[in-house]
Amino acid sequence: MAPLHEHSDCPGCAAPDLAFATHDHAHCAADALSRAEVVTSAAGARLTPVRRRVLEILLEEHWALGAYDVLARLATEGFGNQPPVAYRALEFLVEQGLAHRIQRLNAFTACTHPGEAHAPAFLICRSCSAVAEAVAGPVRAALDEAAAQVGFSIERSTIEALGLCPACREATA
Amino acid sequence: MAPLHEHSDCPGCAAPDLAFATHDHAHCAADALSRAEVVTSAAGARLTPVRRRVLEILLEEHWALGAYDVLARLATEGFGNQPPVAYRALEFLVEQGLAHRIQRLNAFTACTHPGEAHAPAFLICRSCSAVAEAVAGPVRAALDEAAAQVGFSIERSTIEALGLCPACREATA
DNA sequence: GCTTGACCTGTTATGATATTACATTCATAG
DNA sequence: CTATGAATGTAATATCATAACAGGTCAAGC
Ligand SMILES: [Zn+2]
Ligand SMILES: [Zn+2]
Ligand SMILES: [Zn+2]
Ligand SMILES: [Zn+2]
Repeated sequence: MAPLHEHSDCPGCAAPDLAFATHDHAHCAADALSRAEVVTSAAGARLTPVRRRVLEILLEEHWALGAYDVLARLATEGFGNQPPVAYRALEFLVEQGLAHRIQRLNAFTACTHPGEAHAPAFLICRSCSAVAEAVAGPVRAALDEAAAQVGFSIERSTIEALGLCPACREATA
Repeated sequence: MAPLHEHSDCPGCAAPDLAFATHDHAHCAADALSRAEVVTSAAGARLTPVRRRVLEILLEEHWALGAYDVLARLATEGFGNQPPVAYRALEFLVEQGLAHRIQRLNAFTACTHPGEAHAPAFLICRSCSAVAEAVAGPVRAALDEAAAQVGFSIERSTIEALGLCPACREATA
């Protein structure tokens, strides 16, 4: 399947540090949403109103939202106001690879490059709360190697780093 | 400072896959406890009865215990039975590097090589629940490299993998 | 030996996160 | 249409974590 548009046309769109760089975020979010349509229909899944709305909410900013934050937004918009409403939609998005759970924050963030297979690593700024998906290939390879040495087979991995993003680092210095 | 004993004398004592291998666990636990005494006194901290007991409880098995599991044990032994009792002791042990928090499990596990500086990676068996500390140097290096590429400075990292340990993998096959 | 102050422990109360169970609605295939 | 499975809504509850304060322990300094 062809990409939805030429990424060479939108510098930064596929950059690994997208969340930390100034960029055309309206485009970034719209693109993620279109990709989500493709991904879900290709999987025979349904991007229903709640699910779509939750994804839109996550896509508003490059940071992570707690399930109850999402729920509060949904509730004011006429959707259900009980926890399972948010948790179920979030679980769906995670399963489809459209969102990720950040374990350290007990929160969720929209995937910045859905549709592309990836075992992500996250960089979390403790100052501005931005969350970026880093290039995780080499990290994951090193982890696989360490696991293989002791005969352990990895099925899922959690790789998260807390620290300062370039902008906040600059501001602090 | 000299090590408490010669590790060359106890094969497996410092092995990275300690938790997945059959080993002299009584020795393993006793060793960790002695090291804990050294580490805390060197830091000018006090390994009080509750703290020591919590560490002993964590050292009983190579898996992770929730704060409330630890609390239940403490309560039957005459210590306080309210959550802060367990959380405070666990927090102390984590600060001293004597225990680690496993984010995926909301649980805690005793450190298998306290006193040695290390940014750990954990291998968690989804079948038998064993938790091992893997050799994390190369993984951490790859993560640092990925972060550096986008100007992010890492302060703390969480590296955890879920999968099957050698024994459970064998059993399943 | 007393006082003082830092640290540790215990307890109450509450907050934050997550799931189970069941009723209802909706989309779609036959 | 109607049967079927998927999705949603809701109530109730389970699980994980912290704030705030009171009392106790202990060692340094007078
Ligand atoms: Zn963006
Ligand atoms: Zn920042
Ligand atoms: Zn052991
Ligand atoms: Zn196992």
